This record gives sequence, structure tokens and C-alpha cells, in this order.
Amino acid sequence: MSWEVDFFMRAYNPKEIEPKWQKKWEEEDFYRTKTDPSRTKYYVLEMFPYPSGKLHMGHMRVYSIGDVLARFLRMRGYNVLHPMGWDAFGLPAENAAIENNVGPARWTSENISFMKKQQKSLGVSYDWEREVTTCNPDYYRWTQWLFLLFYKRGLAYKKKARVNWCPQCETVLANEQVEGGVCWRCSSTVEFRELEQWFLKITDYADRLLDDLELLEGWPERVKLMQKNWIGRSEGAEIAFRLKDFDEELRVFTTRSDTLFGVTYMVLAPEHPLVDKLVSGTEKEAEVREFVNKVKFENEISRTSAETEKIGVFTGRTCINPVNGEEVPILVGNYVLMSYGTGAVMGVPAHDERDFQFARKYNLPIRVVIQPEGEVLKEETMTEAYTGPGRMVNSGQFNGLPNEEGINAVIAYLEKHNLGSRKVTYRLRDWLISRQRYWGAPIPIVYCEKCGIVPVPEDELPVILPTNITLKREGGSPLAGLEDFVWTECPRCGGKTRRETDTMDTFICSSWYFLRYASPKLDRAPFSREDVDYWMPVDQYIGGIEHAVLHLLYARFFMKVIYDAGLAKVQEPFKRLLAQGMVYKDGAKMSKSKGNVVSPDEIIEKYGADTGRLFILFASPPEKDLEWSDQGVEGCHRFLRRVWRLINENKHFVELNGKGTPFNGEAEQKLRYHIHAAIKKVTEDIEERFNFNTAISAIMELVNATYSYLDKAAEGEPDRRVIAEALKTIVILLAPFAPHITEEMWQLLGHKDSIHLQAWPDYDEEALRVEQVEVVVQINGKVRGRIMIPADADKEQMLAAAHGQERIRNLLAGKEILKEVTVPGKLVNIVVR
RNA sequence: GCGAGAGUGGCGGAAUGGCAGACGCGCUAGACUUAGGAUCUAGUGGGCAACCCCCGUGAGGGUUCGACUCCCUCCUCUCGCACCA
Repeated sequence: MSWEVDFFMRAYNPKEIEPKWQKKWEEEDFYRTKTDPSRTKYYVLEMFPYPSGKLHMGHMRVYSIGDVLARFLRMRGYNVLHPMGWDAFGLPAENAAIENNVGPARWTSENISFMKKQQKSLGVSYDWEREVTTCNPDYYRWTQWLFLLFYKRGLAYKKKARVNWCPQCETVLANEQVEGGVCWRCSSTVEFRELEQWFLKITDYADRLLDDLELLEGWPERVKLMQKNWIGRSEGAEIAFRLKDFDEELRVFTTRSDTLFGVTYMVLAPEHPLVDKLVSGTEKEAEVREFVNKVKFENEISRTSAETEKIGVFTGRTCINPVNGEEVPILVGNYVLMSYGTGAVMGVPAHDERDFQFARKYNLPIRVVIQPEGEVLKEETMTEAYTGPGRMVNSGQFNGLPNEEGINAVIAYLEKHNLGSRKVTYRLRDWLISRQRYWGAPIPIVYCEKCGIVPVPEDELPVILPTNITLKREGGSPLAGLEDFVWTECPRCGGKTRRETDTMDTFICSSWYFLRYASPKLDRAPFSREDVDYWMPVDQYIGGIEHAVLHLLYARFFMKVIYDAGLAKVQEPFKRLLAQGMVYKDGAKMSKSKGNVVSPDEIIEKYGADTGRLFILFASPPEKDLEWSDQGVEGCHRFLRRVWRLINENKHFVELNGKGTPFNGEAEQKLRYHIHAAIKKVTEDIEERFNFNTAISAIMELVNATYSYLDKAAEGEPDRRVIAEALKTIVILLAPFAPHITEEMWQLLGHKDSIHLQAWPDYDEEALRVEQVEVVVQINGKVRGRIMIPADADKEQMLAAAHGQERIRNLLAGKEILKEVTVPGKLVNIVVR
């Protein structure tokens, strides 16, 4: 740094100004928000973090995006709610406790205070008065209260089921939390156990969760699609096949009732309860049992993979096809899943790919019952199943019917004769919520020998999670070993009774936190109707795509139940969703193992938070992945220094507030055009498209234009008012992106109040109006010249100007003009031969 | 396999029917300087000695006066689902 620079102005020193303004904002309670029905609200929310230890770039990105919106909307006059909190229950705290010998509570709260400090150093405008921490009793009390609400409404139940078990986490998992057969958190292969567990009846809401996706216009299509696929609604029929030799029925689910006459065999899942009954005491018993055991032992990933060979075994039993009375063999097969439909499938090899492969392998008969238009399928020559449309054949009274109509016709026939019925099946399963872990909200239930399952009364909440506990690596639910916790009095009969020792899935805690922000301190209810009706729904939710099904589906479910209970008037919690992309470096996701991690702290240390925020927002649109670039960060830092210098070197133009030549100079009009074009562009980019990268580039262009005006005007006398307008506009437009430096520069420009309380500028249409525009002249679509003409020139004037150009005349000489196209203010295209 | 999204300079990315490559990075040359990795100025898709010329947005075709943009076919990559009956 040369002494001249020091002499004229202070250098840009983020280390000095950033903490200064952060302190000031905090002292003045700048971002406190109040429920105020007289004002239009806007609720901006970033997914709250798990307090894992320290912030990473993904956090910095999501908070930077949210903060730009929050600051921008505040300046636009909205009453903005922008809160932050902690998804503080969870397994890592327990593991850390075992490894480091620190209690999970202490580990968590230390992480929270560290991460909170980091968030503050980013200059994010949160209302910290509304901070929620899910592991605090004043929060989980209401998580428990909501569990009881579900229980009362018949939406929480306990049942014994085959459940996913993660051996690493030593707990059960919900289906959503198993991804490709492995645990979503630790990637261990998931096993199965028969356990009695608590479930929430999310399947009761399957149709509403599916249908209401259509209301979510502000959600990315791919997220909605993922939820749709996850819910997996499938319409069809359940059909009863009478077993031969038994007075019992075998029920199957099918979406293809039109192929019912093509059934040549039946397949049961190995776990199907009828298997035992069918084979016990028969000569097939040993063979079938061996097969069942073998398949059960295989892990679920390979068994449910499409590539796995379909194998099966004949049970020696048969059943009767209800529509044609045919006797078909019953097999057990590895490709049939007990968890979907009825656990039994009718085999129609001619029209189902899996059935075809299976039938060919075991020489089961194939019968065509759908004939496509224009070709004739023959069983002997088929090489694959035909799954397309066609007319029904070999199907008795239904012959000749188009198969789409046949689906309904067959179902109608079945219903009439009491052989089956219309049925909708979902892939979605009920949400398994109990966890055999310590660090979670206790499930508020007791088991009384006399009274059975008894919910803890609301006025006895919260069921406090004891903190005097030593965690060990093994040994089931840690709470079960705590006598003081386990034994209590039955709220009904007063007798000695056991508490539930499982805790709740942490996804429950995060399914309603956005409501708690509306009434963070309330101690008589989870939230107040008044606050929630004012603030909800969240207008803009921002977070990672990894929660497309998990958190985002659960939260929607909770909102609907809360709505049904009459506690809120909205049914969908998040009006608009922004799924932000990931942060990469050197082509890979930042991770410790790859050694390509850049921490927010080191960026703040080296360049300041403003530079980091600006880079993150400038490098890529928010929903796309972002490639980290140290040089790109340098560039943003350079830009901020350039702005700093611009303001410092020219602030006297503003201070003097003096006279100058009026706006009518050509250079002045041009600069004013740039100023107002920038206002328009930045406003629209933030408001309509979240294109923060192009918004920032528009500010850069304005800075460049201002420098170039000053350069050119240096010889003559620059217009103070235009410069003042430019400087002020630059600082204001930049404020949501770089809050500290702009606050400092705002003061340098002579203001006493905060820039973050200023009104966002409107652009001046007048300044954007230009008299002369450059219009491109094309011949056959190729640019051959440019003309300056009045902006409002009509077609004739445009053509006259184009033909007036010597070059154009020369090029047109001897050619036949076929057509002349004009676009006002843009171009002329002359089509010739 | 099914579904969704994407493919543009050396790089990140702009442009949603009208001048392809805004803005930034990098690079080149120059200025200032004891020096600069600071700052400023100019240039920077490819071809060509050069242009006002030609080529150019994954490939091929189509619609249009005009296509990165719309339609069809194909290729590649990313993500999601994956025996769901």
C-alpha cells in the first residue's frame, strides 16, 4: 500500500468494519420482528442446521441466499421474518459423547455457540430473539405435545413389524431414511428386525400429500416428482383366487385386471403367511422351506435389484382363476415383496416382463390375452412380454374390447360377482418414529400393567430427558437402563408403571420448527393461532435437495394434521422452495477425505464476509452447483475494493451537494440510463428469478459506467448530482449482498441512519427512455450494417434508414427483395434472392 | 430399464425467437513504479496477412425472414427411482 492511498483515504479493511457493524446491529436490535397485521409479511427461512461443530460452505451458501432476500424484502417495505435455530437432537452428539467423554447436551450447546458466532460473523440478519433449539425442554415439550395430538387423533400407533435396523447407529430407521439399502446417515447396510415400534400414520394422508403437490407452484418440478414417486399411488384391483384343497382365498393386487385371463401361475413372497400352511406336511415342504430360508438370508439390496435373477419353487398347490375357473399352480418367488400390495402376484407372462422371464426359466405356460393392432403375437415365438395396448383375446365375454376399457370392465365384473374390488395401493409406508437412542425427545407414553398404553397428560409435559447418564457403545436404548427414569406412576390408576424408553426420530422435531418461530417464547401452547395465521406459510424456504422426500414430506404431513386439528389455517407449510446446489471444488463435493475443503472462517479471515458472500452469490445461480474458485474470490474482493475506492475518491461530490451542469449532457444522460437500468435489472433479478449472479454483474456494470463517466468528465466539469445519484445507487443496490461495506460507505456518504433501513429505489422510466437507438440491418439474417434511428421509428422509417446506407444499397444491387422484416428498436432484416 | 435436468470461449457463467459469449476469472500488451502478485488503459471464441469476410452454442435433421432458445432423432453427463405387481 502506497502512502498516497493512505493519505487520501482509508484502505478497505473488512476486519475492522465487519465486527464493528455486527456489534452495532446487535446492540440496536436491528432485525427484531413483530407480528403486525397492518403490514405485509414475508417469511424467509433457511433450513436450520444440525449443530455438528462448525459451518461449512454449504451453510454459508444457504444463509447468504436467504440473507439477500431478507434484506432486499425489508428494503422493499415487507415485515420480514428471518429466524434461525438448531436441529439439535441426533446421533452424532451421542457418538461424540462416547468418544470424547462429554455429555451430548454440553457437546451440542458448545457447538451451537461456536456456530452461532460463525453465523454472526457472516453478517446474516437473523432475529435471534426467535432462536429455537429442539433439544431444549421448552421446545421438546411441544414436540411431545404434538405427538399426543397425533395419538389422540388416531395417527400414532404401536405395532410389531419387520423394520429397518441400522447396525452402526443401533436403531431402527424409517423407510425414507434408507437409501438404496443403506442408512442415510452412516451408509451402513440396513438389516431387518421384527420389533414393536411407534408409527405415525402418514399413509392416511397419502392422497392429500400427493394431490396438494399441485398447489405448490413455487416448488421445483423435480422435488414434486420425487415426492410423487415416493408416495407411489397405483390404481388397480384386489382379486381373490380360491385355493384348491383349502377353504381360503389368496388375494392379489394388480393394475392390469385386463390380463386376468392370461394368468398361468401365482407367486407368493417367501414371507407370505400362507406359504407355511400350503406346504406343511407335504412332500414339497423341505424344498420350499429351504428356498424360503435362502431368500430371506439374502440381503435386501440384491434381492430388490432388477438385475437379480428371478428364482422360485413350486409349492405343489394350486388355486382357481375366478373368471375362467382355471386351475393354476402356486409358486414362491424371490421377486415378490411382502411389503407391497398383498405379497402375492398373479403371473401373466405374456404381458409382464418379470413374469415372462420367470415363466421362460421354469417352463410355465404363456398365454396371449392382448393383441396389438397390426401384428399377431404367438406364444411360441415371443421373445419378450408385450406390455402395450391392444384388444382383448382369449378372454371370454371380454374378447374384442380395447384393453384400457377392459381394465374397468373386468373390475366391474369382479365387483358384481364379489370376486374382487377396486383398490388403490401406495408405496408410501407409515412413518416409523421410535429410536432406540438417548439424544432425542422422549415419547410421552407409559405402559401400565392395568391400564395398558397410557399417554402422559399434557400438564405433565415435558417428559424430561435425564442428563445424568453414562453412554456406552453397546446395549440398546440407553434410557432403559435408568431406573429413575423408567419407573413412574400411572397417570390413570397411580400404580407403578414403566415409561417408554425410546425417543422420537429427530425428523419430528424439524417437522414443526417453522411454526415455533412465530411464537418462540410461548409457554401455554406450541404456537399461537394469531402469530401463525399472520406468518404462515413460509413464503420462501431454502435448503438442500437431500431433503426432497425426507424433511419436506414429513413437514407437509405435520402441517396437514395441525390444520385438521384446527390449529392453523394453512395446509402447506412452504409456499416457495429453493433447492440450492452443492458447493464443489476441483470437480468434487467438498469433503475432508478429498482434502478440498475451504472453510467460511478462512475466507472471512482473509477477505471478509462481504467478499465471501459476494463470491458465493456471483459464481453461479443459487439452484445450480457451484464450483469454488480462489481466483474468483480474489476477483470479488477486488471489486469491493474498487467500489470502496470509487466512493472514497468521489464522496465530496455528494457532500458538497453542489450545482453542476444540468442532466442534459449526453454523458450525464448515458450515466443516468446506466443507473436506472441497473436498478431495474437488480430488482427484477432478485425478486422474480433469484438470479443473484446477474444482479451482481449489473452492479459491476454500473460501477464500470461510473468510472468511465468520471474518466471522460475529468477534463470538463462533472455533474455532481449524477455522480451523487450513481454512488448512492451503487451502495444501495449492493447492500443486500455485502451488508458491512455498504453500511460503512453509506456513512462515508454522510448518512447517519443505516443503509439497511433505506427504501429500495424505484427506477425512473424517463431515464431509461432513449431517443436514438442502434438498429441492426440484416440481409438474409446476416448482420450487414447498423443504423442510428429514433427509438420510436415506425417500419417505413426503419426501412428508409436501412436502404439509406450505402453499404446496404451496394449489397442489394441486382437482388430481388422478397420480404422485409422489422422489429421496432431492434432490427431490420431484408430477405433477398 | 423408467423419470427429470443439463451440454455455450482456456474457466465460472450471460443471452428463452432478434447483434452469441454480458459480468467475472485467466491470459496478452502497455502505463505508473526501485519493484509489484497493487492499480490503471487496451485487447482477448476460432479461421485469415487482413477485413466490413467465413466458421462457431454436444451431433444430425426440421419449423422460421431469423434458432443457444421451439419440434424430432441420437450421443454424453448429472440426479432421482429402480423386480411396486
